[in-house]
Amino acid sequence: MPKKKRQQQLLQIIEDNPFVTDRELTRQLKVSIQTIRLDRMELGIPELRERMKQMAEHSYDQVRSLPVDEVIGDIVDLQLDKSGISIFEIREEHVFSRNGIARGHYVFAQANSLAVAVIDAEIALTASADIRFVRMIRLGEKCISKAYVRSLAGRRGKAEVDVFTYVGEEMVFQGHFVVYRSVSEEYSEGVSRSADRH
Amino acid sequence: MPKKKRQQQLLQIIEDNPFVTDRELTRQLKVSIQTIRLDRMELGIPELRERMKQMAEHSYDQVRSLPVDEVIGDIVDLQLDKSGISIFEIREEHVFSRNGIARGHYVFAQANSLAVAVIDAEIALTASADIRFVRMIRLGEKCISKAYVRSLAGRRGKAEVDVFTYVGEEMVFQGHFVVYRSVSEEYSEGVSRSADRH
DNA sequence: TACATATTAGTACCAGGTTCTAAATTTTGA
DNA sequence: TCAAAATTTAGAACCTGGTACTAATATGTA
Repeated sequence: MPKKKRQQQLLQIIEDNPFVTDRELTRQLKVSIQTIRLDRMELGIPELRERMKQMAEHSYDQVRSLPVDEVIGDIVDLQLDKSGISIFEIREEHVFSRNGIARGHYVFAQANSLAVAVIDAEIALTASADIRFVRMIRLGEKCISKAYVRSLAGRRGKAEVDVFTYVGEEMVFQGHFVVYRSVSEEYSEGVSRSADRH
Repeated sequence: MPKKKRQQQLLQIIEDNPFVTDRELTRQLKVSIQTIRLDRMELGIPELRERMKQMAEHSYDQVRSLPVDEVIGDIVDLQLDKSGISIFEIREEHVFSRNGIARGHYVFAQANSLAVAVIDAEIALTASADIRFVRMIRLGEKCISKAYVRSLAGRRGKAEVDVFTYVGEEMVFQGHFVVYRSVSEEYSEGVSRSADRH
């Protein structure tokens, strides 16, 4: 078997089982352990322990950053009860591996998070939404959402927010959200239960 | 410092930094490395490498189950172009840690996934949706979504699907979805681009 | 004081490597 | 066809972050 092909196989084996030792690789590829190690060197694949360490650190980072993740997208501009802008880049974890197209609920989540953030209230909850996926969004595209508060019914009650999401000049998503604003006391009662807290 | 207190501290240190070595622990706790190791023994804390391995395996399991996760919820019944039922249990990772209430986009995703799955077509894409969060959903609740196909415009074009999500007898979410059904050729053209692939 | 508990020290050993030198084998180019 | 180059294999020394075990030395405490 040529060197290139072996290295491709090695890459594949490690990809679908990163917990494999060099010793196990020698058995699968029928070459010496030194060859395995030279191959790993050339391919820039770290040793088993380093791979596990990186995975552990990665997952630890994710766990740590989860609370931050409660709002999808970075809010870069916010004028309470008026408008807001958030940026969200479509990464690997947001797309279908099959075709690299963004999962709808991430696009929805960015808009939803922004619609709620823009409302100046102790508690804001999405009550309903009317949304449209104008075109599909691909891996790596940077989504810029702009929210505009259209109406406010007093200090409590319904607020209406329109959100438009763009990739460059192109609009890719639009949504009309009805958001309840309330103070904590109302929280366990009728009205504010009809909602989705953010 | 008494032994018990030291062991409590050791537990704490490792909890908020699982990547600490025994050597680093000796510096922080001012005892010999043997004492650290005896303490770890008594507390049942594995060595650094074992801790990292466990974290890596845990996160890998999660990554592995991601493709399955492309459809949110388990589809338990499906009559193509007619109706479908899916079950989705709200777990830790689906709620806001702050208050244990399900994030809206998971609830949306279950309904969306089902609405698309119920359509008998090579490619089905959500074009738009009109949704309502009837009441908030809490950690541990089991969401049962029922989808009904309301109209079908020929073998291609729009289909309308209504989805109702229940927790027990209570309706918690409802949505009206417009889904495009198409074959691959149309995929890169006008109509089918206005959508969100599932 | 004697006994128990806790702590420290030290040695041998392990997995799963890296790093380095060197030999053997295979491939390739002229 | 034959030598140079590339590839593969072998082996020894060393590394980290430990475990396992024995033994000596505090430190209480009854």
